[in-house]
This record gives sequence, C-alpha cells and structure tokens, in this order.
Amino acid sequence: MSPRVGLDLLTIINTAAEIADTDGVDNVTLAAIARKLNVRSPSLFNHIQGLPELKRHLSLRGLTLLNEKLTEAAKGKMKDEALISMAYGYLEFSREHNGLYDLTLSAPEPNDEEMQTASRKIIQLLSNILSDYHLTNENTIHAIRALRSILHGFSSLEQKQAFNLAVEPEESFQVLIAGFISYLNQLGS
Amino acid sequence: MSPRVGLDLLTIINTAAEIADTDGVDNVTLAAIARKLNVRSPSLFNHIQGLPELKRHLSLRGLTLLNEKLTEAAKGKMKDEALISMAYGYLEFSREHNGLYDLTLSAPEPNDEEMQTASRKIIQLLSNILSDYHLTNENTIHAIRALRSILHGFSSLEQKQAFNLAVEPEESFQVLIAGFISYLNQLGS
DNA sequence: ATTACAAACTAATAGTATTAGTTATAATAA
DNA sequence: TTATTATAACTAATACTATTAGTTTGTAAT
Repeated sequence: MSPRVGLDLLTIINTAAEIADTDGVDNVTLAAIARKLNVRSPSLFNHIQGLPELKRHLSLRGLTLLNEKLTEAAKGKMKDEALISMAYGYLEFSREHNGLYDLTLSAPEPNDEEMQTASRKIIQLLSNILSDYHLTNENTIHAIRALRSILHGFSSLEQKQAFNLAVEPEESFQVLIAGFISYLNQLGS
Repeated sequence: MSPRVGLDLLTIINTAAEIADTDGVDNVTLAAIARKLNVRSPSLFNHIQGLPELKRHLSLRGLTLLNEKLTEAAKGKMKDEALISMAYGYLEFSREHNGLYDLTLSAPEPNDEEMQTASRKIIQLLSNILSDYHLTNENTIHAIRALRSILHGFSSLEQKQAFNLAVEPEESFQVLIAGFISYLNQLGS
C-alpha cells in the first residue's frame, strides 16, 4: 500500500509551518502533522529527532523569513524611510505568519550557534538602519531595544486581539513609529 | 489513609500559580499540581472543571494582581511621576510573576465578562494617568496602545532573554519611558 | 446513631510523544 | 536480470497527559 510515500524533512517543516500559521503554535503536534500527511506519526521520526527539534526548525525559518522581509523592506531606503518601511514589514510579517512569528521569540539554547546567528542578523539590520541617526554606541543599544519593544509589543498585542477596534490599529502604529523617530532625533542631539 | 485532605479551589489556584511563576506556564499541568498536593489528579475535578478553567483563574489572578500593583504604584502621583512609577511597577510585576504575566495576555472568550472587566480596569488606569496630558480622545487611544506596546514589548523581550546584557536593561527602560513622555507631549500640542 | 453529601479514590478511555522491532520498497551490486 | 542492502513507513508497546465514571469513606447534619 503505502511505504515510500516520499516524506522528507522539508515537507514536514512546510506542513508544520502551515499548521502553526493557521491553527496556532499549540496545534503543531506530530499527530496533527502525520494526519495531514496521511502517515503514522512514528514515520516522522525517520526525518526528525522529535517535536522540540522540529519547533527549532520552525523558529529558524521564522527568523530567516522575517529577516528577508525586513531586509527587502528597507532596501535602497535611508533613515526615516527605511525605518518606517521596515516597521510595516515587521507588522505585516507577524500578521501573515502568526505561528512562525511566535516561534521566532522562543529563547534559543545558549550554545545554538545557528539560532543565535539568525537572531543576530535581525538585530544587525536594525542597527544598520539606526546608524543613519548617528547615535552613541550606548544609545544605539537603547534604541534597538526600544524599537524591538515597540515592534514586538504592538504586533503581539494585535495578534492577541488586545486592541478594541474602534480606532484603526494601523493608525496607532503609524503614530507610534512617528513617535519613535522623534525619540531617535532627541537621542541623537 | 487520605480522604478529606482539605483540598479547595484556592489551594489549587495557589499551587498552580506557583508552578506558573517558577516553572513556566507550560508546566502548569493537573498532574504536576496533583503531585505537589499529594493527591491524585482526578481529585482536582471536585473543585475545578478542567485545566482550561484553571488557567482562566490564573489569568484573572494575574490581571487582578497587576492592576493592584499598577494602581498602588501610581497612587497619589501625577503626570510624569505617575506614569514612570506605574511603568516600573509593570516591569517589576512581569519579573516577579513570569507565568501569571504571560497568562494575563491570553485572549479572553468574547462573552467572558469577568475577564473583560479585569482587562478593562487596567486600560482604565492607563487612561486615567494619560488624562493628565490632555489628549484628544483619538490620541488617547493611540497613546494607550503605544504605552501598552512599550510595556508589554519590553517586559516580554526581557523575559525571553532577548536582550544581551552588556548594557543594563533597566537603563534602556528608563530611556524608553522618557521617550514615551516626550511623544505624549508632542501629541498634546 | 443514622443518613447523606461530597471529597478523594481507583479504573478506564482517549490523546499526546516516543522507542523498538518488522516489513517491504527502492536503489545498488552481482 | 536477479540478489543484496539500506531505510522509509509500518505496527506494537510504553509512558505521559486530561478527563469521565463509578466506588469508598470521612464528616457534617439529623
């Protein structure tokens, strides 16, 4: 009947990512993935070590896609324009990839170089964008943390439906980013 | 041997809260709670409906404690002083109650009045503090969202160890709140 | 002292991840 | 072309989880 269905790591990750983004991270189970692939769950172990390893793959994919999206958004732009475009890219990513976005924030193992590198790339991108504002090293660190707090906080709250919708979230986001830019200008002077 | 141990809802919630704050929300299981209370897990069902209901109790406790802490922090203070004090209270709460803090952000069921009310109280407190800045209604909404994004974003990232510790997080938080205050002053003019 | 409520129990079911061991297919060697 | 071999997918089993049903028994009220 079925042996040699053609399962492989990529297929499994893709299926898991789909479940994560449509049904939420909590529904990423080997059982659900196996069901979706018409396979018994032990079969998955021929391609992965277990669920934790698979989730790490998803984190990695989330970080990679996010980095690509932000890089693309900022490409060829400078200062405010780059920052604003990147910020909207971030928000969009969290909306499009609900589950993967959540997973980008799971703390990596202390010795997981690959994850650390993927995270660092995003920080580096933010740092590059902020370099247009000519801050001191210490203020750059403050600014990166502030920016991440704003982006993550807003995205996360929106995702958790923490905003009543009487006023467009989009508009609040725009005002928030504008405020951050004036904060940057103050830091730089 | 054991019947009539003296189990009750409060004891169960307290034990669950302790596990949440020390071992993380994912480790809040009926099995773990029962072990800690030297009881078999079905016994818990004499006092709770099930795990989801228990987690809702924890959310509610988190929201209540957070509200108390923020209210206390802002009490008798005005404007910048109230805002800053409240902000530090928020950060402190997320540090002291890792697990409960996470649970305060789980989206409430649409018809869960009690949860909605508990959430609204915190929004109301923020709104009261911000009223000292004389914003328009719409800008007040933007400002509440911005403030929540900042507070949640920073707390959440810190909790997830997303900050390298070369520079004190505390200092970044201080700069961030100062930036928010100047954002408020701009909005108000 | 008896009754009766309900707290805690045991037993059982169903769903999860995971391991061990089997079968059979696809790729390779003869 | 056939025999060999590696391994993909399988079944069976174990160990957790939550939850339900049904039993025992302490405790409180009569």
